[in-house]
Amino acid sequence: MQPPFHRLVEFVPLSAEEAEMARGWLVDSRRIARGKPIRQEGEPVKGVFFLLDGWAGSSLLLRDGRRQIVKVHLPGDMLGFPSLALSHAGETLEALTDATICSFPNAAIGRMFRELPRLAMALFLSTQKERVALMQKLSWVGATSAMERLTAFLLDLHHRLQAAGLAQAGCFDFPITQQQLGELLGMSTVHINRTFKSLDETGCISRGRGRIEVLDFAGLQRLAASFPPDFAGHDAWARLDNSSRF
Amino acid sequence: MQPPFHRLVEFVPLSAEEAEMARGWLVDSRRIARGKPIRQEGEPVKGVFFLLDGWAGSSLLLRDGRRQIVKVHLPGDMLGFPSLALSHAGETLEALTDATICSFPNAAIGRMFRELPRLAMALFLSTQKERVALMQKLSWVGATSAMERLTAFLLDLHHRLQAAGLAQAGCFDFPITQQQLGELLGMSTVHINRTFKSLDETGCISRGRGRIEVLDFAGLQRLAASFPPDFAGHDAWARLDNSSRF
DNA sequence: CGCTGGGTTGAGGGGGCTCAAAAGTGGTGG
DNA sequence: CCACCACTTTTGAGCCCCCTCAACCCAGCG
Repeated sequence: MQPPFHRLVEFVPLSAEEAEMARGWLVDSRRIARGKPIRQEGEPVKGVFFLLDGWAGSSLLLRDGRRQIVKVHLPGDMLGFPSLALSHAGETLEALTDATICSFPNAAIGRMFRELPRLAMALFLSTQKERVALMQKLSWVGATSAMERLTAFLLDLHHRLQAAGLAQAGCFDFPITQQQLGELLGMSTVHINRTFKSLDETGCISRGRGRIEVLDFAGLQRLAASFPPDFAGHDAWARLDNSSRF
Repeated sequence: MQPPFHRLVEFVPLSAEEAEMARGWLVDSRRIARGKPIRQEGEPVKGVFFLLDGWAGSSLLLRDGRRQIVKVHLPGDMLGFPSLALSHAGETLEALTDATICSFPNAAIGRMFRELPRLAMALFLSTQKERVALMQKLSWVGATSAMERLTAFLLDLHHRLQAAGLAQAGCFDFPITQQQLGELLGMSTVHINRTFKSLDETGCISRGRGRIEVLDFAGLQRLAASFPPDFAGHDAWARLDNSSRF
């Protein structure tokens, strides 16, 4: 299988040497069972992770045990970058399905910045894009209703799954529980269920045993409150690479 | 006045050459009046900004006009980095008070990655820390009550103001309106007001014409739901710089 | 077949919203 | 110095979205 580099080459086309290097990272991968932690909040930060297969989630814990899932990660995503600036992880990484990851030690990041600036820049831009996505998520949770949140999430998810080649004709696996969905969107399990049911009844989507099919994209988009999120940035490197003076 | 580089040198001590370079960026600064936009959502991304003085906010707009303020920026913060991966800005930057900024064109970023990898790394880590802060904010908005959100925000704000040298003995300027606070924390103006009043009545803080004084830190912390956010990462560069093999 | 995790549904209550208006506050010009 | 204005803060009343608690159902599995 082709390793899922679509997130990495999005901004900077990889040279032969860089591609070689990137493939070298994947040598030792690790399987994680569904529900098992990859790295817990508070553990020392020894590196970051690359999700090769399966879904993962990053989450924060509150004092009283409530939990906020911050992001659902799909194959090709990098996990754990935010904690790179911390000595001990600020987020819990957890496999939402059986998953395959490989690790990427701290020192490799430093070395990349010194020796492969183009690749470092690609990674940098990729994490900035994550930040935009996170900002959008915050705006869903902070300023929209349950139905708007759910539809916005489904549209975004479909978009990302498609980019990873994991959705065909609006149809994709949906392996997370409604409880997890609640923790992700900041609502109770019960209300997730009701909202999901009522969305189902609009005819815009159809649900069935761990899969979802989008039947009416335009309808979904009308239900969501946020703009279509995409000001694509594929020319980012070109804009940043021109050698004008400081 | 010493330029506010505290956010930059947090991870990587600047060499003489780098410090020189950094000072060079500040040559042409621009004043922005309170309430005026620095860059609107959708405008072409020509660079990022460095906030020298005053408060700024970054926000997202929804279709129906609702707005989510994603972050309040203080002197020393970098603005607009998330949009660097996009051709057109995904966030609106706006002066919350009269502010002074200076600009930092795209090409300068590219050049920094090629020629000053240590500085690039410092910036990279700094933006990752922003991401952690954003994740924490999401967890406030998604999983906590109005009172918890407000107190968590005030504690975080005080922490950051202190780092910038803008708070003494728990006392600091607080120049934003309750409407803006509502858009920031995902609640209505009216409910911000009631919550603020009731917080005032606990005796933990005291408010007065654009200033706030924290009277009881322990009490505030008890009211907030999140852990003290800090796994400081000042040794980040050391962890990333050691020259072990890939 | 019983057990367990997840999905579904009902009833009731409360936190936060909307609408509306009054009471500061500061800025501006006469 | 005062009158007026726009903006902000404060307060009240009513209601609704979403939460909690509590069943019940369903499918998969040992």
